[in-house]
Amino acid sequence: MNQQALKKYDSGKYRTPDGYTSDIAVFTIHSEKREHKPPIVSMMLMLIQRTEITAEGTPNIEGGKWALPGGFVQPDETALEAAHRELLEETGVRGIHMKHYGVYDRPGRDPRGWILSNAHYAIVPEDVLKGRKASDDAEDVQLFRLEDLKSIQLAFDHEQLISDAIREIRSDLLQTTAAKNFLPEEFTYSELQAVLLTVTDDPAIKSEQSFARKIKTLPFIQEAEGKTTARTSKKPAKLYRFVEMDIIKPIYTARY
Amino acid sequence: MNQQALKKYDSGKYRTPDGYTSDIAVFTIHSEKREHKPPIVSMMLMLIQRTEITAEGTPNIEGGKWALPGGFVQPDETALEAAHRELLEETGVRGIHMKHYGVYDRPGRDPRGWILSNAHYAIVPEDVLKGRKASDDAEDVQLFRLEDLKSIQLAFDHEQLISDAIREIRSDLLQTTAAKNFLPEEFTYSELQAVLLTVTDDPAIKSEQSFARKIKTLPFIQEAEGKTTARTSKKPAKLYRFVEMDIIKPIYTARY
DNA sequence: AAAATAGTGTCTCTTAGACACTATCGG
DNA sequence: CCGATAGTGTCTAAGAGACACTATTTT
Repeated sequence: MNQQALKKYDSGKYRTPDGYTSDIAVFTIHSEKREHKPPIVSMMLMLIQRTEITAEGTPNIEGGKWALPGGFVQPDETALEAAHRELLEETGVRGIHMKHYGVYDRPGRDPRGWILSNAHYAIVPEDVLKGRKASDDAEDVQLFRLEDLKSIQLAFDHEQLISDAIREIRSDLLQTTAAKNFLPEEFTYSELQAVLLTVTDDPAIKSEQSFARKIKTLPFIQEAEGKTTARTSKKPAKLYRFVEMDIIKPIYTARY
Repeated sequence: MNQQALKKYDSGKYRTPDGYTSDIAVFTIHSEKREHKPPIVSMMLMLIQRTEITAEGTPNIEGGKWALPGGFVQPDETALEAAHRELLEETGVRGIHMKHYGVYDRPGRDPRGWILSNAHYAIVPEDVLKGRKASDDAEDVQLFRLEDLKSIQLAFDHEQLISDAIREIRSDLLQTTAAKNFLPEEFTYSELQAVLLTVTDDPAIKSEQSFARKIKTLPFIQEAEGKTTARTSKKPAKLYRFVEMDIIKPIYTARY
């Protein structure tokens, strides 16, 4: 009976979109080491510069402008799968944290027609971006400090996508255990603290001593018993791990 | 130059989706009054039952099963706008809280083809659903208590959409000021408490005295000076209002 | 010894949350 | 005056966050 219904379904009854795409905001944390000073830690976003000319030799849409990497979703995959595939194609990176954060479908957002975009953000440790390469459609691939994004020309509505991505990652870093994706499996309290300080200046997180104490009481962080590292200081430091759990901290019970 | 690029763009280069739809999980809170006892307050979800036969007299896809209201997005609107329009068409409700929470695009999720769905949830006060009516495609419209959803036949992948919606609204009620959409402009602490208790059993929220005290210290809630109501009890109770602001409460600084 | 990060001792102030109590009003 | 909801008084234990201090290692 569903079979009959199926035959009768007329897909021409409604206009259909001209394209279904996935875009990806790839974030990484860059740590700039300095002699005799603490490193400068900042969050960076990867962008690609669109070529002026396509592979076929014709002028490219929004050529020369910077954009989030992305591309068309294929009928046999989800937008999230497409995002993973495209990130792999664009940068050679696989198996990293990826999260959908928005749909962009405002009529007229893309001059090529009715084109829908699913926006994702990805978090990659800094070193995996070392081996990145420009692809066919990209003139150049580059990391930008978030503060520097204001001064560059962005394609389509990517200014909007990027500002939404930044808001989303900020909130996720502070309200979920997403920070683990910026860190090695086992990390010191100061490494976690450095990640969080890229998105907040909360005094409780800023104070070394408070944070060193607090980390031991958090139910979603576990001490790696007996293990230490000296990679962040001369004195060996304890290592911690994230424990998988989801956390809802009601705003109605917290302190202000 | 972008003009030339535009002409050259071949939209047939990629396969395009067969449909772009919006679905809406409409939640309301039902308060069942009882003689000499506190009311039973529970969260309800509105579903429609799909007709067995379409308007054209042919068997309907997934006929007889229950589903979220929704429909096709038109090229001149966003999915969010479509969700508002469809809710208005289905139920006569307008201007209410609506939030996108997910994209459903798994290949094969809809037997009619490559059909994408944007899922939204909406929050409506109970009384506006009074005037609801079944539309062309719907046999019946009904509110279900969340616990009762397990026992009914759901169309397409709506079981997934619904369980995601419940998780999303639960988290939003506790971590944002979304609860205001279930309440009148000005409300008593016990009314807010009743809403929150539909999604949590946190002792700090459950205890009347704790909650009555806590509400006065929350920066996003303001006392309506001098105003009281007797609608919830014999003794007149103070009224409160939500103040617009966005709140990020880091999990790293909270108490456990 | 100096420099740098890791981490603890201890104090003060605030808050959570429990328990007992009072307040207001309708029936 | 009973019952129901609203709201306060008061206590205790726990935590936040600040400051001063100690610990471990490299140069």
